[in-house]
Amino acid sequence: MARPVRSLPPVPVGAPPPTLADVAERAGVSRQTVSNAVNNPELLRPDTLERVQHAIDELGYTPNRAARNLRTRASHLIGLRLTPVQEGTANATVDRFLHSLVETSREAGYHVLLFTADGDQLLTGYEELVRSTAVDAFVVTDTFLGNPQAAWLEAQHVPFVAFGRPWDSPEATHAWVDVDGGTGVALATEHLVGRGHERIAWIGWRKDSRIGEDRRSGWARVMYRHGLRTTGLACRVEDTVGSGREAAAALLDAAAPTGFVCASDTLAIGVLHTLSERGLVAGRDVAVVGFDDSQVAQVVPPGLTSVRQPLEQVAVEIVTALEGLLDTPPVRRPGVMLDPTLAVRGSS
Amino acid sequence: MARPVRSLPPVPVGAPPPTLADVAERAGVSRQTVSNAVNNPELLRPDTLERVQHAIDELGYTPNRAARNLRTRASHLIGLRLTPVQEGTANATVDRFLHSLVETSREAGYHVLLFTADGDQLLTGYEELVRSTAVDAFVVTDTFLGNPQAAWLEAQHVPFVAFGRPWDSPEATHAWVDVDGGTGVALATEHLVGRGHERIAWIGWRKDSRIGEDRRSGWARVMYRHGLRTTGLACRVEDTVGSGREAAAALLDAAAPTGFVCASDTLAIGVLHTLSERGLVAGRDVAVVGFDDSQVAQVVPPGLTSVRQPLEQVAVEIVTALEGLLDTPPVRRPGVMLDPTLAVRGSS
DNA sequence: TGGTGCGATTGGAACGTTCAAGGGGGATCC
DNA sequence: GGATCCCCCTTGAACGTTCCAATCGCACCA
Repeated sequence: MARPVRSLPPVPVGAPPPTLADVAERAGVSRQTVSNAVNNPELLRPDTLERVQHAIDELGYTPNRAARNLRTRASHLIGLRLTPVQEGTANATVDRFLHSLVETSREAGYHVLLFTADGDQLLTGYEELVRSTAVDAFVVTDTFLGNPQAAWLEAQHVPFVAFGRPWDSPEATHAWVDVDGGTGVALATEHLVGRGHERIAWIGWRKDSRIGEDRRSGWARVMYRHGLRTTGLACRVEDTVGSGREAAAALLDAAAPTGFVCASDTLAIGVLHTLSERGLVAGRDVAVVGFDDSQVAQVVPPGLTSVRQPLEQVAVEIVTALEGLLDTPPVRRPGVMLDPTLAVRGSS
Repeated sequence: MARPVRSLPPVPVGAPPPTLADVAERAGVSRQTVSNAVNNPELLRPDTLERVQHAIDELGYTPNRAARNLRTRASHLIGLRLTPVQEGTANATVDRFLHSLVETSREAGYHVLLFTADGDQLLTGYEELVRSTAVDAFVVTDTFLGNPQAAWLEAQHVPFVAFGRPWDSPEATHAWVDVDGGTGVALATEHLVGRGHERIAWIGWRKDSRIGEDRRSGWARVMYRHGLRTTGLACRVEDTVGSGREAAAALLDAAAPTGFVCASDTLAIGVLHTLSERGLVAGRDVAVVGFDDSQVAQVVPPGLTSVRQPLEQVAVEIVTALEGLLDTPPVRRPGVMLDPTLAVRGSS
């Protein structure tokens, strides 16, 4: 049963808020007993506990975080670096992930602190926060760059969990959670094969993107399994709408694919552009599948089929790993891999 | 000149981080002098300052936030409640605003703390954070509901700045920043008039939405100014893609408008759906303008013209107001109203 | 009756910082 | 030469909590 909403606090305006000592005096016990009532109620005799609880409610007492943080050397905050916004793309994972993370963190007794840091200041930004005990740990999201931060944080013994596996350093031992993009794309490709498509093209990212290559492997695997041709049906470009548009045009001219599987919704939108330019209708003449299930995919006519990452579950796993990390002694968890799903819409 | 990236901290793993006292001893001064070196350098003699700075750099000292917060009764954190995600809409202001806010706050020495709270727990969520000195102030974003929170926070003397004017309580004296939606829509309508359109339809929100009615007034004003008919050209619906689609279909049948101005990108996308269903081409046969300049507007073919809120500037104004509020004595600012711009794309 | 053990509670100290007040020393003035 | 001032720096205390060791009260047992 949830505690009812606390009645109006009896604290007069401007007066200092009540402290442990105030509650202790009112309840006729010591400071420490009040502290125990809040943090380890099972240590108190039931009648004492009730007396203290009563005093707490009467005074409207709330523990002072700063004092608690100072004494316990913890902030109960999780740091998350906000990566720069990219306008003109369809990337929408941040928003959904952020909500899930904040929600899950709250249930674990943590809040999320946002910060920004770029270029030279990148690592300094992390360092400053952890050194000043502003945060207990970090969630690192942009591991696709070859995670220099992850390696550095690990070397500095800064607690963190990565969203994204350590692509370039299989020897890394830090905690991470990731989504199996290859499986997601395989799901998408199977979906198109199931609809009778045989010439299915892949539009992905540059070859040095590990994530891009991983997703591509899902397409290649399924094509191979069904004995379908892949040569001339794949290309790798920048992650922009324009690149997707051009790639689609080139592929249509060269190989006349009837379906496109893309490494991102941004690229898939590019394909839609080309289709509408040529008077082709997505979902009727040509099938298109994107990746990330962004808002764009959800609303663009006729609806873009897209691979959806289980971000809510990712957040749960990340927070679980964080809790383990911050336990004493720390509980190290291996990496966690989750499977995406396919959101089917009109474009296929 | 930016300080160079600090060299590897000399703190051995597991050792407690250096404190003011450590720095003081090394520099041969007192604790307070080190504190002054950090917070009020102008109080020190130049040579002393340099000596202390040197010791700080050598030890890799970073002030402990918890201790500072405890002593100064401030957290240097700004609380922001994350409003629930709405899937299937094109609302994208949160993301852009969040980035701007975090960035601007950082420059002012603040970090942003995210939290969630719903229903019964809504006010309790705010209260708990401020009572426990977890945050110094709040940014309140969802004032469109008739801001019960704003009134409550003001009554509680909790420092906050609202993004959104106090629609229902003109007597409110709290700080706020808002964007003039009516002017934005007027801009959009003028744009269509300038392109020769005469039958311009409005698709807005339900009449009880103050924001919706404000935006609508911009359309009505411009239509009236140019002596254009408005009867039969307006409708009010829910903010969903489906509603926009149906509204557009009904309006096309009844009044054959050649242009649509919408209260949101979500509704405008709905219009695009109807157009493509009827074989009409947006931007050629019918012009469409949305509101919010979301990612969707930016990438959907052929590009959706949209009213763009100056969120970066909003963040700056909000942080400025917050700084004033947290000054001693507090500096109260009146409300600030900003003008949006129009991002013109292929749909018009 | 006095020792033992155990659960419940207490009091002092500490976390690292800043505030408020005080002190040393040189320059200036009478 | 001493009073006065000001600049620069130091000292002790305080912020509100939790850790740690100690104490109290009580039941149990010899």
